[in-house]
Order: sequence, then C-alpha cells, then structure tokens
Amino acid sequence: MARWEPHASERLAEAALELFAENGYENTTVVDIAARAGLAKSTFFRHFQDKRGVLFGEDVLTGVLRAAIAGAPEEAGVLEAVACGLAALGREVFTAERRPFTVRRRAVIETHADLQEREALKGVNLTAAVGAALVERGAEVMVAEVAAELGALALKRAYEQWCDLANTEEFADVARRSLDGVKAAASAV
Amino acid sequence: MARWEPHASERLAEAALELFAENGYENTTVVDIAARAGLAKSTFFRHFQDKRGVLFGEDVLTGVLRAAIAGAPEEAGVLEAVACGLAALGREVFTAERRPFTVRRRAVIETHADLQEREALKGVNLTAAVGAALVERGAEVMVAEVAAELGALALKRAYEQWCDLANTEEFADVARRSLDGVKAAASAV
DNA sequence: GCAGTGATGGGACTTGGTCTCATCACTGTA
DNA sequence: TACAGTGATGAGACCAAGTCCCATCACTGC
Repeated sequence: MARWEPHASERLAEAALELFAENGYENTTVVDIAARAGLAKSTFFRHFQDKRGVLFGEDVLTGVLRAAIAGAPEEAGVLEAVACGLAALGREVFTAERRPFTVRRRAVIETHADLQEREALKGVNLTAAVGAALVERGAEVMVAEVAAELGALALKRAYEQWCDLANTEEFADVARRSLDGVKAAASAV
Repeated sequence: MARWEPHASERLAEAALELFAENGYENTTVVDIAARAGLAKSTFFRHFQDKRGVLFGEDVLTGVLRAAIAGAPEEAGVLEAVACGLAALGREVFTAERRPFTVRRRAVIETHADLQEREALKGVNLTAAVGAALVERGAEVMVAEVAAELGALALKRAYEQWCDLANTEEFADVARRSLDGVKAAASAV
C-alpha cells in the first residue's frame, strides 16, 4: 500500500461515498473503505470518530452561521440576521464547486436511518447555535428561538431545492426565496 | 433463570434505566441489562431493535398527535389544532403517573450523544407528521410546516419544564402557556 | 549518517447486533 | 392422562464496529 500519500481524510471520504453509492451503507465495511483509500482500518478511525463520521467531517456550518449573524448590521431584525447567515452559507459552504459532493452525500444519507439520526442531531444543534447567536445580538430568548426555528426550516427547504437535479440557481438565491416564503407563512399563522 | 415471567419488555426497560443511571450508558452492556431482567441477550434483541431502542419503545406520540389534530374543530386555525394535539399528549402520554419514568429517561438521554441522535430524529419525524396532519386538514403546505415547527418548539420547551424537578403543573397547562409564548414571539419576528 | 517526530499498519480485544437451533411452558385435543 | 402444536426463550456461533497497543515507516533537522 502506498503510505504517506497526502489527503488521507479526503481519500477516505471519497472512497466511502463511492462504496456507499455502489453497495449501500450497510453492505460497506470500514475495512472496505480503508482498503479503497489505500489505508488500514485503524487509520480510518484515526481520521473519523466512527463509520458515520466519514460523511460528517468538520462542522463548518455552525461557525459560518454564527459569524455571519454576529456580523449582521445592528439595525437588522432577527430574521434579517438569519438571512445574512444563509447568504454566508451560500458563499462559503454551499458553493457550485461543492454541489456535486453535497448532492451525493445527501442521497446516501437518505438511504439509512443511522445517518439520518446524526444529520438530525446536527440540525438540532445548529438551530440551537443560531438561537444563541441571535440572543447575543440582543434578541429576546423566545423571539430568537422562533427565528432560529424558522431559519432552520428555510435552510432545510433551500438545501433540498438546491440539491435538486434540475436546480441551476445559486444557494443564496434559493435560500432568500425560501426564507421569504417562511416569513410570509409565519405571519399567516 | 425464571423463564416466562410476564412483561419482559418492561423489565428490560426498567433494568436498562437503572443500569444507565448507576453506571452510565457506555459502561452498561446489553448482557448486563438482560441479566438484571433475568433474560438472555438474544431475548433483548427480540424486544428491541438495538441498545438505544430500549429507551425509545413504541412511538405513541405520533399517533396521539395525528389523531388529535385530525379531530380538532374544523373552524380551528393551525396553531389551535396543534394546541389540541399538545393537550392530547398531556392526557395520554405525559401523565402524572408516567412522569417519574419520563424524567429518568430524559436524564439518561442527556448523557450520551448516541441517545440524543435518536431523540433528534424522532423529533424531526414527529414534526413532519404534524405538518402532514395539518395539510390534511386543509392548510397550505408552507403554513402547515411553520405551524408544525412552532408546535415542536413549544413541545420541546413544555417537555423540559414539565420534567423540571420543581414543576408540579400538569403537562397540558405547561404546554398551553408554552404555545402561547411561541405564538406571541412569532408575531414579533 | 543518525535520532526524533508523527502518521501508519497490524493485530488482539470488547461489544453491538444477527442468526440458527434446541428447549421450555402453555394450550387444545383426544 | 397423553400428546402434538405454538410461541417465547436460551445458548452459542458469527460478523462488523470500535478501542487499544506496539512495531514500523517516511520525513525532518542536526
């Protein structure tokens, strides 16, 4: 095996994504993944916490959202601050370059409950972080939590649309439209 | 071992809850749980899908919520229908009788990410079911999803308050107040 | 040329989870 | 009373996930 080739984590993630798509998540062992990446099982667990972790690398979403919300104009309301966060995600995470990877990753996650569980917890934690960031901007706790929840819904819908095969729009545009829709629905409730 | 004693599932769940509280989730093996319940490992997995499943028996929440929302008065708005659902939970699930068990269960879940993941996915699915139930009542999809999200937030907060040691109120009252608070915050967003 | 550093390989080990087969208690029937 | 059928259980083999330890390798600086 070729030791010391760089980007072990990326190779493992790519191998995992391929094998999950080819044979399914359940029928793919960690040894399989490591082998395709030219590495050993023990090395896999040095790079990722567990088998699922290979699809959930560093949590970059939270940091981007927190920073963008903290940096939103002072006069912006809570939902406007959330909109800044979503726009930042479009610039730094959900870029056209990363779209193919994101689409493949999402397709795999939809095939297995274990992966959906982790995704769900990530979503819950992300929403909590957004709420906390809004509170730090001076919003009332309850208002912040509601805004965070509405933002999470908008993000979820935007993410799904953006991953849709037919989609050609940039994430920021999809997200802006999604958030406006959620806002309108919220005032109709 | 005493075979054929009844209520195997309940005995396993009780044993698990005790052991998780005594030694922690990680330090408790399925064999330990089965042994305390006077059963074998293979029997454990006949009653529960996996180790985590012992804390997440039958999903009764979804059914109760769906039924209550479907049975809400026709003239009730979406949030009022959600309120009917929360009240039903107070009557059929979060009863005074079950409170001790629920409190202990919640305390254990908070100690381990694996359990939180499952809880998070259950929450996501529950929210989706509420949204679908509201759509079936005739609500617009977007409005239904927003109402479901707000209801989920209210439920989460009510659940936490109700589980609080100092609490003596009935769940329905806590939930009603929680939902009103969420509603007020939503109109302030 | 040599020691230090850090990533890797390899294998032993525990536990979660699946599967199969034998065993036991209870039931209905003759 | 005897006996076959049914369903839950016990026991154990087996595989994969995940942990741990130690030897090994490539690279760096001296």
